Amino acid sequence: MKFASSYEPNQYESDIYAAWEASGIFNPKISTVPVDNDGDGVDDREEGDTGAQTKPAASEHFASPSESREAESSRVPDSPGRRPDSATKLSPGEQQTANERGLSPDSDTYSIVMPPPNANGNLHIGHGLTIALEDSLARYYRLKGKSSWYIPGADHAGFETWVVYEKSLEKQGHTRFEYSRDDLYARVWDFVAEQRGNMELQLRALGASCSWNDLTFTLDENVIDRVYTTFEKMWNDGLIYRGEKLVNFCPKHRTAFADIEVEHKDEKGTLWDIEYRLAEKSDSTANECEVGSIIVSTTRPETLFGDVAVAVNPNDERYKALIGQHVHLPLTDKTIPIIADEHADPEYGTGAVKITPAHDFDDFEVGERHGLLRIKVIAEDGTMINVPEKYHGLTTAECRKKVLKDLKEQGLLKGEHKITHSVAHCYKCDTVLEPMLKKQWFIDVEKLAKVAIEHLENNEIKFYPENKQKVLINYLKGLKDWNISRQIPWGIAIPMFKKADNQATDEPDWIFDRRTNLQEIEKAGVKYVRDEDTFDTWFSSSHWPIVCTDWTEENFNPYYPLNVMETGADILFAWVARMIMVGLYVTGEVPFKEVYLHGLVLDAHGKKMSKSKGNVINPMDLVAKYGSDAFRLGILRRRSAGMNQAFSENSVISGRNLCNKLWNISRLIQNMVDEDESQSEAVTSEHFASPSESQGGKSSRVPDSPGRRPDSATRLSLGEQQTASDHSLGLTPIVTYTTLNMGEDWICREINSCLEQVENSIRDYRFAEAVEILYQTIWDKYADWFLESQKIYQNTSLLKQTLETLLIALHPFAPFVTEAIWQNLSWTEGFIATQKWPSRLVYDAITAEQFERLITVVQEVRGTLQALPGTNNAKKYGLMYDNDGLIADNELLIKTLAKVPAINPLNGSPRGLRLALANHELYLDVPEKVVKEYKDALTQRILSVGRELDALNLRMQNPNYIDKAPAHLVKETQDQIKEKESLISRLKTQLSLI
RNA sequence: GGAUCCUUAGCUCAGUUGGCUAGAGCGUACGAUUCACAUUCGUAAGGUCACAGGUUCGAGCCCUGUAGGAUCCACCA
Repeated sequence: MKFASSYEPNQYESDIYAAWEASGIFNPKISTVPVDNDGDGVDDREEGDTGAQTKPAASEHFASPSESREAESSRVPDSPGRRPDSATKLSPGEQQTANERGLSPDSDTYSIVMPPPNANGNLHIGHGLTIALEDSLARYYRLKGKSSWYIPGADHAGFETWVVYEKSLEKQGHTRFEYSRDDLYARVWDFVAEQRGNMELQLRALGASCSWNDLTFTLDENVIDRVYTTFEKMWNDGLIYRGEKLVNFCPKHRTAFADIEVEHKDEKGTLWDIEYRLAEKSDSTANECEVGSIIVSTTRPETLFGDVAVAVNPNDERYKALIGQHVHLPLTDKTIPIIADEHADPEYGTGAVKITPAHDFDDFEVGERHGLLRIKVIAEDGTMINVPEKYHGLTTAECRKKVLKDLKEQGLLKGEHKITHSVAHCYKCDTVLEPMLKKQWFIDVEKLAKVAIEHLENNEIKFYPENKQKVLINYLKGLKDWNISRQIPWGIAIPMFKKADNQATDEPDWIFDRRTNLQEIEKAGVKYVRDEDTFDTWFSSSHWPIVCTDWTEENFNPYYPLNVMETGADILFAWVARMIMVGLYVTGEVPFKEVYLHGLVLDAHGKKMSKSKGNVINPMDLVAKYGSDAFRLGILRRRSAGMNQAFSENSVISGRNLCNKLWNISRLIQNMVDEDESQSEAVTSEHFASPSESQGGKSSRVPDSPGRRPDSATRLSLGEQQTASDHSLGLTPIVTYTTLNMGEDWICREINSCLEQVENSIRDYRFAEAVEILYQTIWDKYADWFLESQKIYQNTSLLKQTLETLLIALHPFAPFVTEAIWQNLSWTEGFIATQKWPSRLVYDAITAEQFERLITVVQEVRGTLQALPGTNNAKKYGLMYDNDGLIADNELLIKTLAKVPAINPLNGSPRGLRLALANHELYLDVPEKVVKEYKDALTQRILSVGRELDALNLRMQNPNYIDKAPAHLVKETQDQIKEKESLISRLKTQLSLI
């Protein structure tokens, strides 16, 4: 037997993934550029070109830097977007053409890009969620017949990787300062190449159906090219400027950050009061302010050497007279002015604040307003400069101690207050960031943000969750200029060159040039030296949809804009905002039509996962333990867009159980099919369903045999556009039913409803709901009722068709187990991954409804039996019915499902316990003694139904309800009242019998 | 200081423009056991939908306020 008694994911997953990958089914079926094979000037894709393959093979991505740089020139002549190795990767027979799959460009494409995981890292739980979400979409739309393109990526992760590399350098006793920038770049490249690969294997283990040949590495030549092109355009458009501004600077990593990368933390600190003595006696007319000094409040006494003024609020009566006077800067021989500025808050500290424009963001702005000097007193290594000899070279911490001590000795330290304030930290090493005056490249974001806001307000991008649209617009409205310079060697070099010193020419100081492989270039006889800095990785990442889809200026690209951008809600600003700005700037179009943001995956108690807490869950451990599908199902359940939500192993276990259930369902059906076939062969020589015919409509070919519905052959699927509701709108059912097989119509109805809900849920990105409805349909409906009923009367053709339908519907979420089953079933063909999304099934609505009633009867029998005193004997009781065709016709079914020993017509007057709920004349053959003991339960029930009835009557007594509520609801209420009334009367009759 | 979100069963969460008796999984209790599955089957208990008002024929859902929690942005000399 092919099916073992339980599903063991480890036995199947890697083989299945390898088979998928080898067959090329994850490649898109429509090319990104027009293909003109026969030279007639017409796009030939519809004529049967293979049309895939737009990128270099994955192995090319990690050519050494020198190789790839040399290769650059030879790459230019290639036609844009189309790589030279196209079509050679595939053997012709394997690839279905666009035409064969009935595709037309653009509307039949589906594109989604992977937020690139760190190339040399491991996947964490967030990646697990990302892949589960994205791959479900990619697979669903593939089944829906779209040319689905899930584009994988790998991130050079500039700063992250750099930190790891620098640590390893330190371990070997080296520092970055021993090497040139280009050396370091090459070294990190090798380091990454060595470490690389894990991440991609893990993506495969998670089942990501991405097109591996199209993997984009963030340092690929086409990425760098595109980034340079954008930068050049921005430079020419005047959007790039070099400015000396304060930036957040990590003294340990010696690099600047963008505002968004800074981590603010509330910390306890000290606010010191320091006396600055007036330089000259104040004018005698201002007697009231006849003070000899002004006391400033500061948390950073060591920066006082950089002070250029003391500011007070212009409305602060205490200091009004001092404005314009000068004070001695303590510990120096300088004097500085007292100025008036709104920045000084009279309520805070002493109301007087020292102004240090080179080391504080607010002070920088005050300095701008008043035209003050910027005196830099802290160097990039975090030591003091431009200070009196005794402080020179000290670290900021040492200097602070010494300054405080000296101030105290001079009697200038007037107070100390403990305060809480927020301090900027490096998000990687936690070092306190130093505001540092640096010359950097900035992007003037105003215009970019404005365009982005316009398109957002025009609702060109749909957000899930919705509110993020507003949040993003709000952010863009207050966006400050973007510092894109980083002092990290591992990244894309900034293509700007500075005129070498001592060259008095009219040439501009800075020029743009792509030749960043050179340290020095010459242009018009002038020497230029390359800027050592690299781009902020978010600047290159903001091109992601453009570079992944191979968008070009020249050709229409059916994959751009992307259908959806799926990523973490935490990088809405850092990434999504920037992709929109850059996308619009480069292509004129928004880069994606929809954005789905997922929240953080928290631990089982709703706490953030962190190494220090030790509550980190590794997705690969769960995959190894329970299987990839179990992990995916588990992480998708009970999760909605944008929310940080808890996750626990339990939900994965639940997913594993579903996989096993489905496996055993398939095992049972395969057994039934095998049995049926061996019987059939005895009766007829016809052999049904040759493999090539088996796709679609295979239910029609099963020969009749005793016990099977004679009409099974007519149960064909409807066309895709027809739904159950069309059916109820007057489509005549093809099938005439017999009550023996009512479960069949019922399950068809339930599956149709399931399909519809899954489709709607995926359309609205309600993944958890899609999984939930599948779970319930497969388990609670298909297995518990339909399959149980099929143990009595089998319709193998319907069993096959319904099983296939459910397998395909679950496939986007649980790709491996569904494929494993598909491969094991005797009658299926091809990969489930490339099947067609199932059509609706035809059923008879009346029969389906009758089966629903049978379920109610069975449930009531079971419930009543359990509630009876002495339950251990309960199974002995039989069931009696009076004058009831439904029960009579389904005796065997009810007997089996309800586990009662016998079902008989009631002879003579009613006796035993009457069942009330199902509105059938049904009696449990219970001795009078037991019935009496049950009396209390019955009384309770009458009371509770009575309460429900009262509530309904109250509603009907309200004339406003009848006037204003929709008619169908009023009628519904009336029907319910009737129903409750009759139920109560039945219950009362029952009670009176006792 | 600004913004956004959350508060529903013991736990974790659903609940789509307001409309049947507010649902699920896990957990709990009780029961089942010849065969597709103990990764099983059946039955049940468990909710003042944070609180207070308002709108409405009707509110978990809409509005106002309060309390508690989370996240982000800005600021904190």
